[in-house]
Amino acid sequence: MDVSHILESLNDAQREAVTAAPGSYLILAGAGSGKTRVLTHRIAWQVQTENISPHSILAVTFTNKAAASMKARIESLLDMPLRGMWVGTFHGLAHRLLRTHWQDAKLPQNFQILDADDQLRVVKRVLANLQLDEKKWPARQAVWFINAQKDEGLRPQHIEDYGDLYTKTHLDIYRAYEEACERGGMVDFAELLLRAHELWLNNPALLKHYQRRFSHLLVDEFQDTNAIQYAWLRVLAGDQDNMLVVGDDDQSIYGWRGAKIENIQKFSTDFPNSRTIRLEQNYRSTGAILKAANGLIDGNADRLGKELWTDQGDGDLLNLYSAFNEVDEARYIVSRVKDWLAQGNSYKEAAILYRSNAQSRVLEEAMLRSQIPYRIYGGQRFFERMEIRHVLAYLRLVSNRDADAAFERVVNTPTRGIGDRTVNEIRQQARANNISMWRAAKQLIENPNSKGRVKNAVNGFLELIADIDDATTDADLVSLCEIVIDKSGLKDYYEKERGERGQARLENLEELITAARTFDPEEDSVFSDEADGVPLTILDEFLNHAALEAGEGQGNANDDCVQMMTLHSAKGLEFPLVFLAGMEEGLFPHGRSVEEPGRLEEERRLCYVGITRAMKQLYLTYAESRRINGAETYNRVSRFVNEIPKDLMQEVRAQTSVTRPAQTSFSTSGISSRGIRPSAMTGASVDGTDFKLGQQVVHSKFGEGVVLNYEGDGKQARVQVNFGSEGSKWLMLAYANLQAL
DNA sequence: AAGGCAAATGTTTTT
DNA sequence: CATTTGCCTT
Repeated sequence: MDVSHILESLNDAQREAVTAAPGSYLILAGAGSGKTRVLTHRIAWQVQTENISPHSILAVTFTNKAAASMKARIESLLDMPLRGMWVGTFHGLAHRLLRTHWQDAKLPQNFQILDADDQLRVVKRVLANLQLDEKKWPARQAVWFINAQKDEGLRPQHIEDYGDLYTKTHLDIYRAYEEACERGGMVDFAELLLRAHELWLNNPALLKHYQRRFSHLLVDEFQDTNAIQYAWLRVLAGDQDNMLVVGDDDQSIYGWRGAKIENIQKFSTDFPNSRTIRLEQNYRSTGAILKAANGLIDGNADRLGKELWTDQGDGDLLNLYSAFNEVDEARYIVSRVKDWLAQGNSYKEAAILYRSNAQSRVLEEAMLRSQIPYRIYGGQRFFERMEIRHVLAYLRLVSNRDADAAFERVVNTPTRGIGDRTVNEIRQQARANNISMWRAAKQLIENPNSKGRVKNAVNGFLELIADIDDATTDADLVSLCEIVIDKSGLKDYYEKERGERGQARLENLEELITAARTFDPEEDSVFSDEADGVPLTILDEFLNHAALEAGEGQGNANDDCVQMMTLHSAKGLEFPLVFLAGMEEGLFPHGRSVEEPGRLEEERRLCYVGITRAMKQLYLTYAESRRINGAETYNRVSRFVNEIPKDLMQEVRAQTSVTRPAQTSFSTSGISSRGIRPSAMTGASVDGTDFKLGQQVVHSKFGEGVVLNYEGDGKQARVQVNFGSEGSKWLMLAYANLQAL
């Protein structure tokens, strides 16, 4: 068989990694160095030339998207469908294991997955049961505690409270939460991983089986693994020395949610026979962009070490724009996007990246005003929308009457006269008798003592669910969804909610039917092989799918629009033209991250990720004054800007500005520092204000200073003031609230 | 049960 | 500022 196409177009390091003999490897893959290529080509190589059975390969990724694209790429390389190969996310694979070995995992066969929102609800209920004041013990904090413990592989019995009330209380919550999950057959995301890990440890024979089977382990984005994920992998690998991990310590940006950069740092010690291969040639960015990235990341300690290079030449310099405020920043970005388009490029090649979502609004307004098509990534996912969750809860109840979380969600949605009081009563009944709320509700209507009205309402609900179930006995998934949406009354309910909101919800309900129509259980199926147990109904598979795969944000990904997203969500993407907006101290690095060195380094890596998204042109922008949460703030330029070698960057000015009067003659192009006005101008007054050049002023934050220069007039007027120790700053008069001395 | 109002809160996000 | 939450009223 001709396998040359697998090695073609690989560079030396990539080829080395692809063809390396079986064993353990750490592939340190810099941004844009072809890491996914290496993974997919290696798998194809092993299958085609080394006669490795796809059956013996397990490849893990972090997101569903990455898993899907890896699958697709391998299939196209091998030119055949993947059979028997396990390619998926940590959670997806863990789920598969637990479904297959539910008995060994001590789970009910029909266990259900709790997503983040479900989990929060359960914890809230637990808090109420424990009679803890949610003011003192916020549910979110408790969720965070529980997940953090599970991510570390810790059960309540492993944790010592040392008499600390915080730990002690959260331990109580953790225990009660575990019981609640146990009772309801519910498994949260972290639990999937922890259970799968314990499944290994408690079932040596089973572990042995999988160890024998998976002689080739591959892990993507290794720097993002948390403690339990790495532990799971290590147990599976055993002493086989068969794990190839790909990652980049410089792109570890999820430490705040449990990812352990230490995993990649320790890998070589944990696998002493492993070899490290560095992929440093970059095929994405210009030399200038790479040098900037290298220069910046050099400021971090304890790096494994890596220096990106390209043979493509330096390209354009990076651009730095200092805006008066966030509006000016947005306006500037718009002007550059327009230029970009005028040069014959497309919108979708441009991306605006920012540290926090709140920044997107001003940018969005500017795009809107200029009629530039844009798409903002992030925000609510499809399966997380309220109306969708409601429908799913009905579906869940149809599938399993004892699903209490679903019961609570829709028992009175749309409202049908079952108020808090009644629900409380049902809940208490359920707990007292250790039965599900469904059964408690049944008991309640059978109880001659309960009030007629309540009885009627509750009975109505129970019958509704039973009716839906009857009506859908032989129905397929699509009609099942349609019937639920219709019969539940949700459709009418949202039809009555006029305005855009209700309209959007109705559209989402339609979208759900489409999702059901296109749902392919084969893709998700837990039982493609290793069948061991009764296959799930398509409805249950669909519900699991909804929990594990939250759904793409919006569907119009193919349209030609400017891409706007946070730096975090930009990881893994690339764009010819990139703007990093809001390069200010306090914003980026974020104010909450600057005290701890470790967190600051993560911010720096985030900046590194941002820079390395750019292929051709990179603009860094910052605003000297910015409205944050309603209050005007004056931030200095981000330290990260200063950590980029000066010779790679030019300071730029807007070329034209329609909104500013022509007499504010500032330099019209290219490199320019802020020109100081000719001395003959000294003493001239700033148009339409009381300030003069050379005048002494006081600023609430920076103290006393002298007006050096000005631009614009009226509302747009801004002045340069030298504050001595604070340095000189450009301030918008309209915002700065300067006092003349 | 819905609507109104004050208070709190405000990084990053996948599964 | 502006959104969300909870609490209160009707």
